[in-house]
Amino acid sequence: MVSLGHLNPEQRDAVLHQRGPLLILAGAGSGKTRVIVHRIAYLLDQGEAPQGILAVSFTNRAVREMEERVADMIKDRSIVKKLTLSTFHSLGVKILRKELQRLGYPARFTIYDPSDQLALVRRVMRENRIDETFHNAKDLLAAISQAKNLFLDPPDLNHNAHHELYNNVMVLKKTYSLYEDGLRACGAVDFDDLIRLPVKIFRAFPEALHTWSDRYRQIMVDEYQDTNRAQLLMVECLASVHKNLCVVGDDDQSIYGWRGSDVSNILNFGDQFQGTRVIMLTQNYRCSGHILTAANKVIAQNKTRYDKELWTDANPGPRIGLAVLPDEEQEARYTVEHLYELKHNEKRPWRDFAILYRTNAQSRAFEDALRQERIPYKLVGGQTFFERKEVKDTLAYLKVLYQPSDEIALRRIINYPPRSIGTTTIERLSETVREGQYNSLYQACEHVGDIEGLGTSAKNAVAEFIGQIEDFRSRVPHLSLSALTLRLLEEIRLFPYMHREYKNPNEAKSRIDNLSSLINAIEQYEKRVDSPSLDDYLERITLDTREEDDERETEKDAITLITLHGAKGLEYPVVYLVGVEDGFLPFYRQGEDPNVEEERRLCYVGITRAKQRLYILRALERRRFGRNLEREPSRFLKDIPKELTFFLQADQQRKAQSEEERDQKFKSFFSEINSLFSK
DNA sequence: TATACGATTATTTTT
DNA sequence: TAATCGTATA
Repeated sequence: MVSLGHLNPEQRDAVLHQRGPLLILAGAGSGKTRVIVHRIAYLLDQGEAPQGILAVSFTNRAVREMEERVADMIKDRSIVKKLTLSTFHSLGVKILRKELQRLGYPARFTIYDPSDQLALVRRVMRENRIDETFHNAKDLLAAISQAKNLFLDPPDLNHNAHHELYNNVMVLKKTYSLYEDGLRACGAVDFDDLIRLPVKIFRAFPEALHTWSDRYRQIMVDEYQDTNRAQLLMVECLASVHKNLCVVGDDDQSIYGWRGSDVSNILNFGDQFQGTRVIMLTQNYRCSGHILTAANKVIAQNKTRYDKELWTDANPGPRIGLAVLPDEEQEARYTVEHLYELKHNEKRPWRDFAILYRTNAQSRAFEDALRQERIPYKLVGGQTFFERKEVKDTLAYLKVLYQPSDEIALRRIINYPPRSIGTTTIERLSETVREGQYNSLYQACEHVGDIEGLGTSAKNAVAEFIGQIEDFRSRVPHLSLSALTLRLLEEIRLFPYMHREYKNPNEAKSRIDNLSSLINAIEQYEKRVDSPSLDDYLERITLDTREEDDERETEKDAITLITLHGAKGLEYPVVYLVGVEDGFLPFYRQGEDPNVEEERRLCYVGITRAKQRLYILRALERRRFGRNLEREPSRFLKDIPKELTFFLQADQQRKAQSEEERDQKFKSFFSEINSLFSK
């Protein structure tokens, strides 16, 4: 039996709610995961079948946490395994693996990450004479992504309604539809499709809709404030039979507006789902009093929000420390010094500390300072392992083995390492595809002998390449994934080429090291998973960037460097909020208006990550593109009442004093010892 | 076709 | 500043 004794009355109400739509407004640190987990356990207690329970969140991390905590409560592993606890995107994959063929896609599909997407946009633009000097591929891709999130197809776009997406709607329409054709031809879907295509299938095929929506009798959605239109539609579809939809979120923590998430989903939930019950969780169990008060004061300035205020019966705790440093380097050094001292004074492990910033670029100065002091840190986000060139190249080979029609991957490797297949050859081959002679670039390569206008040496090079790939394709079923990858790298002689390619031998070495880590990671994956396979692995690494290369890394005691966005849902005893300057927080660039309310929510998220101690730092000057920029304090700082804060730098002087005192004590201690010995 | 160098341009946040 | 891109040259 699940015990509900240690839940507060609101939490208990939320857990006990059984049928119909439920909106849980869960403030920061109000125990929302706890409610979800208890609710799952309670539903199981009430006899709900585990297969009928679906809980969706945004990040893999949140899903893992849910899994672990559910597993702690429900001892029976076989039951836990039958639950569907998933991110939106992996749920999308799960649906598409079963249903995508209905839309005329091949049975196999790969998932394009943003860099693959951009490569594809660039290619279709080039092939269709859309001038890249007038139309920026990144902007177009962003607009396409927004359109997909809004569940709009190319024909739905019109100048009047969708001008904000992109200034030239005709060009957007054209590029979007070419991009779609391109994806289809490659046998690929992008991240946004993982949400959008299931909805399209549900709308076009009622029997598919029925299968999936009948399956999930109880649905829970975490971080509902971050859902976009397509996600709302997906949830609506899945809940359409049983209508037991429980969403949990906090409008004050909606920070993904730029990615199409729509706060009105949570603000209007009650209107969209008839008979909604609303429960507010306002008791905060995370932050000490001063920190929570500061957070409340900051967020209260926002106009569009549910009026609510978090409270706590925790002690006020220490006040919030403020510091102003001359530049980013000193900001970093000061932070590290302060942190080091605090660790020793309070005997804290490194993992108690986190440094939070607005942009990934800011991490650099802190990394340098931490490395200098040999303090272990872990950098969350930024360029991940799997985004590194050499890793992407290797994975592109694997992708081609799995899905030869993946033209983006094929183009990436067809002449890497160089094997005398130049642009002219590739363009000639690709022309035959556009003329309709072949279905894919790979197929054209296979028939290279029949193609006119190519020299014999080019033909031989292509034929030899195809021979190699086909050879490996035939070996896929017989070799383990890691062995296959290793053999492949040897066969194409990548390492010797890299030694030549990178003049700096250290760079070559570190890149080759990365590839050996990749092999390691694959081996670990093979050990960890029940039935490892090429397609499953490719799916995991695109969907879960935290599929670590070395698991021991994640276990070690280290401080965390993380963006404010990345930190949502996390908490740390000691938080340093750095770069709290206008331009970073709120973020804006010259000539652009900041989205002040969303940026304020981000600031709120930052403050509420801190459990015991919070420090807010800023610099007066910052180097940007090689020139110095004067920085003003964040406008959000003035909303934090003075009496909750103190200046750290006064502390610095005291510290100098106390060091002197310590020196004195040490000396007298020493002389005592000496005198003992001399006796 | 490969390479090397100068020019150019980008820095928000992420599944 | 640093990384990426495009062009010139061998």
